[in-house]
Amino acid sequence: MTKYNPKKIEAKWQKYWQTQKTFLAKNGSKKDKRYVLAEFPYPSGAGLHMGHLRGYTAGDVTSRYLRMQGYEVLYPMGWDAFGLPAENYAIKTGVQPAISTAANIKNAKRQMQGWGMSFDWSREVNTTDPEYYKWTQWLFLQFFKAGLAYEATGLINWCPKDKTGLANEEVIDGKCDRCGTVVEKKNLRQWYLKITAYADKLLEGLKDDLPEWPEQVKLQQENWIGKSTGAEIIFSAKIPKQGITVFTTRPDTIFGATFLVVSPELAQKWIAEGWEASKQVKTYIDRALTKDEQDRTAEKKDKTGVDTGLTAENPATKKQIPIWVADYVLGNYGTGAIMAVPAHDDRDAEFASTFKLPVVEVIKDGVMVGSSQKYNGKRAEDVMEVMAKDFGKPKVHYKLRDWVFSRQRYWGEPIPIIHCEKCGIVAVPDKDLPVLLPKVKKYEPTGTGESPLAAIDSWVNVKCPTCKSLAKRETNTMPQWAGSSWYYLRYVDPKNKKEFAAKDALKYWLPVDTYFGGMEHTTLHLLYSRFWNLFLYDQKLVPVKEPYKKRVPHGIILAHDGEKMSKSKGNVVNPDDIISKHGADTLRMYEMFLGPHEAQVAWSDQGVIGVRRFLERVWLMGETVAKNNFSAKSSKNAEAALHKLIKKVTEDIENFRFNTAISSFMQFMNEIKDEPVDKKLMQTFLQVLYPFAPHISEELSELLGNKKSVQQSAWPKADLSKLIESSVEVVVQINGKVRDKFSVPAETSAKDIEKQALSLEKITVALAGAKPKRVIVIKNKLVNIVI
RNA sequence: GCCCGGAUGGUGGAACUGGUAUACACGCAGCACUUAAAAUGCUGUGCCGAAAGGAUUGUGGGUUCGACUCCCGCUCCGGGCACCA
Repeated sequence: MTKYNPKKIEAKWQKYWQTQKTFLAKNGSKKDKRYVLAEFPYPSGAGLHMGHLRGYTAGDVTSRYLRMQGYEVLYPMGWDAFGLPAENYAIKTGVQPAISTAANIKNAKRQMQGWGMSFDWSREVNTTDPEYYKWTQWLFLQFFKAGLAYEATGLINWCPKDKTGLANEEVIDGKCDRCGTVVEKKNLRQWYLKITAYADKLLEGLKDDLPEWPEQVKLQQENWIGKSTGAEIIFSAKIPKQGITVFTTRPDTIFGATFLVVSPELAQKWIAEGWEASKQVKTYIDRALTKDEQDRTAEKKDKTGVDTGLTAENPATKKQIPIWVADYVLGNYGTGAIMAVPAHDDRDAEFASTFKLPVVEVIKDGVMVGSSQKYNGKRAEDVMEVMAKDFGKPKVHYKLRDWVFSRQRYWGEPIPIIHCEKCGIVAVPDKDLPVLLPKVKKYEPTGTGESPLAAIDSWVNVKCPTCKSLAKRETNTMPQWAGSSWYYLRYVDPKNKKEFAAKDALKYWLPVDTYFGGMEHTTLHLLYSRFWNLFLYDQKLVPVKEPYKKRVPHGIILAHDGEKMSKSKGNVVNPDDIISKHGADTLRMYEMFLGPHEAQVAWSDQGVIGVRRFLERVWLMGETVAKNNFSAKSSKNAEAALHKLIKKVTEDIENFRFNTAISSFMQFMNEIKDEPVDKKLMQTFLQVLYPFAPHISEELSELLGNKKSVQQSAWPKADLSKLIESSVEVVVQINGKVRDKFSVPAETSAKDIEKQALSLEKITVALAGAKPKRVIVIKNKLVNIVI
């Protein structure tokens, strides 16, 4: 007998898979396809962590299983390598991002191979490779040509530490998603992608096209898009002459609109247009506009505002009502102005009570009152639409904002645009793509709102592709989300030089069947890539509307103390350490065993041991069976245990319940401990174990005399006839409480079961001669006696 | 504040469409092996109780022959959104 030596056998099989090209996915295969995807990582200097492993193992189990089910399976991997850490590292050390990134990729790839991931490495992509970002730039230009990429100056989120603009989605709790610094507002020229043009399509997709997505994920995207249906209503006024347009979701309350409130931003615009506001008003506006997000949040409880002295006419009551400025009205949502209905809106109520403004009730118990004859007495929800039309026009607004798509940093895809004084904004012609990211000496962000690229004259100054006169390159780069917005498309045809992917390859592989990833990307990457795909679908560049048929999110892995793993807390568990101690099969299985895939779970060093012990026992059994020369046949019990296992594991993989699959393996081992097991049964067991612990399965399968990889074999089918038991245990309850149990042949009639149950000694004693009120018998299961 | 999700032994967690609560694992205790320890194997292990027995799935109610599971109220925890009109 030899010792279970994971280090040795894992290296052996990893090499075998590589040289045998076991996991190569064929384009144009005659088989049915399955496209399994796990979010590709940012290759950081610290290496990959336990969280990465969780998603990749889930994808790996699924992929290996599906291959055995006879599918052509694509399970690819790559690198989302543009981003700030590499650049910040360059600032600190002077090492070029391209160089540190390459080193990090090498390390991450080493880790993944050590985990025994069945990726098709021939399709590896890297977002920082010019051959890749050439197409990121090309796709950007498709947005530009369709009018969906535009340049504008406006107030954007600005991270003062990273010195770059941020998209709305990247601001979490008023802080920068990357570094946690409080975000400021800055007025800057930026590139935007018009994701708002796809707000409705993104919503419709959630409703109609993604039945296999978790409700939670869909809901989160839905809330982020934030559709509100209502009306825009004009209140006529002397100042401003054009009147004031407000957006409301409750046009039915217009008779209760006793004043208007406008945002400081809008009021400032009026001043710019010639309104002579009082000193008090100007001071308030100035103060409000310089407050950062945090101040505004902090002051949320106490409403502030100031009377403009202006009035407007309520189109329903025809009364002149005052106009106030207050920062609880947002400049960037709706029209920047609201009609305040203090009787039916909490915020307006609070404002009205603070400033002693009139309150008029117009709905009582859902019925219209105090409005005009036409509406009074009717139910509010019934007149909503009519009133929207009577006083304004129906209108829809979204919380979703256009995607700020430019970053003032170095390590990203250059935006392929040229600014020409004569021709304006010109796209770089396809033949000049990619616009290569030049090497620079200094990576420091300028902080002025320009990227470090702006300092390289030789790169910035170009000829206009249209008129050939002197022009300048766009110096902003794309955000880190650009490359990942379409990477799943590139995997299907990663080496194509003529197009981002060939049509037939797209048609064969798309959509992604199962997409594993973190919950934290729901309103970032996951939303962005749906947007790109919907757009490309409209452009007839991709064959499917939605890119990901099924989304399987996983929870994060916490440290043993229940805290998030972080360097500063010193509670990080490095997968490399676990591998060198226990091997990949143990680590993989333990990660799957930790708990439900979507749940947050805490790592436990001691828990790993349980899986290691299990694999030691598998090893011992495998070796024993392999070296057993006389041919003992497996017992009936062992056969039954095996087929129960096949059934359970198959169901669990299909439903991503990996944790219960692992426990059923352990249960199986306990059940067959003292049973004779033959080679055939052992081999079938190894096939079922293979997706989870592929190395040990391959090694033992070879010991049993098999020449081919387990991956080549077909997934075993559960023989249900082996599971039928000849006798069953029946539970006897009195008033729902278990009192006794007895055994009967399966399928014994209800009458007989009842008779037997009532004659049990414990039962007759408990009944003490009393007649049962009622007896409920469930065949093959239980008897409940009601007294 | 609003919207989701959750609460089961010392710990991580099982429990199919309502039908034996605590599978599997960790930990712990005892035993075997060992000069000893580790490793391994075996046995036991939710709680109270010596036992018979009793109460028990955050909490209070309800439906039911029967509730971890369904319904209503409350408490706590996690996640998302947050003055979005």
